[in-house]
Amino acid sequence: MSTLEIPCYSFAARHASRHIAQFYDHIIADGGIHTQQFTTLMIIKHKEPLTILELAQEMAMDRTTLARALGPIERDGFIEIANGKQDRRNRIVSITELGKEKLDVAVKLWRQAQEEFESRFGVERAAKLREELRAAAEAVSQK
Amino acid sequence: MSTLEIPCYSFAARHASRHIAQFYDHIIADGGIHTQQFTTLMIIKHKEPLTILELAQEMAMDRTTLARALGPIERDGFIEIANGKQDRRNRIVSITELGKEKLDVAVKLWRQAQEEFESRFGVERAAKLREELRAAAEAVSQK
DNA sequence: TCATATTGCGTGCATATACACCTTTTGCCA
DNA sequence: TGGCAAAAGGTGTATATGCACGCAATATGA
Repeated sequence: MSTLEIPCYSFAARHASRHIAQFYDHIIADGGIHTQQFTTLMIIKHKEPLTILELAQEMAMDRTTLARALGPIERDGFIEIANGKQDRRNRIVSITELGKEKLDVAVKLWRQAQEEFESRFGVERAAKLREELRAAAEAVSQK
Repeated sequence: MSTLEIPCYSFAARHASRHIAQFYDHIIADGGIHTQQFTTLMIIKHKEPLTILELAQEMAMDRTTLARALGPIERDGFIEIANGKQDRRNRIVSITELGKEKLDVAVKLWRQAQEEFESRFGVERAAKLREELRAAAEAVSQK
C-alpha cells in the first residue's frame, strides 16, 4: 500500500477515521442506528435536557453539523426537540422512551465493537491512541 | 469538556479527524483547494495515469466516494478523465498543467500546516501518532 | 426605554462518505 | 464460440461536515 508515501497527518487521521467508523458501523448497524447517532444518543441521555449549542459543545462538533444530524433520529422518534421556555431562542433536546430502547440494544453492539477493536489492536495500545487523538484535537483547536 | 466520558475509539478518531481536517483546511484553503483534494492531486501526479479503482486503492478509499470527489477537481480543470483504450471499462485519470500549478501552491501551504502541527504536537509524537493511525486502520480492515 | 450588540438557531450551498443496485465490457471455459 | 461469471464503473439515496448568511430573541448600555 503506497498510502504512506504522503506523510500528511490530516490524511492519516481521515483515513483511520473512515475505516474505524466503517468497522463500528458494520457491527452496530444491526441495532438500526449508526455509530455517530449512537454517540449522540448517549450524550443526550446522560445530559438531557440540553440545547443544540450545549450538545454541540459536548460533542466538540460544529453547531450546524450537529443540528442536521439530529434530523434523522428525531424523524425516527428517538429524540424530541422542543422550544425553550425561559429563553425562546433555545431548542431543548431530550431522548424518548423509544430512543432509550434503541440505545440499550446499540450499547451491547457497541461494546462488542469496542472489545473487537481492543482485541485486534491491543487494550493498552488502543487506550494510548485514544488519548493521543484527544490531545491532537486539542492541540489544533487552541487559538 | 465531557467528550471523554464516552471512551469510544470510533468517536475519538472521528473527533480528531474533524478538527485536524479543519486545521489543515484553514491553512490550505488560500490555495483554492481543500486538504482532501490536495492529497488526491498529489497521488494522481505521482501515479498517473491510473484508473478510478487504482486511485481508490492507493488512497484506501471507497471507489464511489473517490469517484465523486473527482467531480469538483475535474470541473475546475485540475484533472482529466479519459476512456481507457485497451480496456474500455476503464476511466483513466491524469493531472493537467493547471492542476500542477495549483498543486505547487498547495504544497507550500501544506508544509506550513505540517510544520505547525508538529510544532504544536511534537515531531516525534506526531510521527508516532501517524504510525498508530495507520496500524489501527489496518487492524480494522483485515478480514 | 430605546437603540444596538450579542446570542441561538435555521437554511442554502458545497464537499465527503458509503451502500445497494445497475449497465457495460471483458475474460473464461465447456 | 456462445454463454456466463467477473470486473470496472456510474447512479440513487442517505448521512456527515462546515461555512456564509440571515432571522428572531435577548441582553446591555446610554
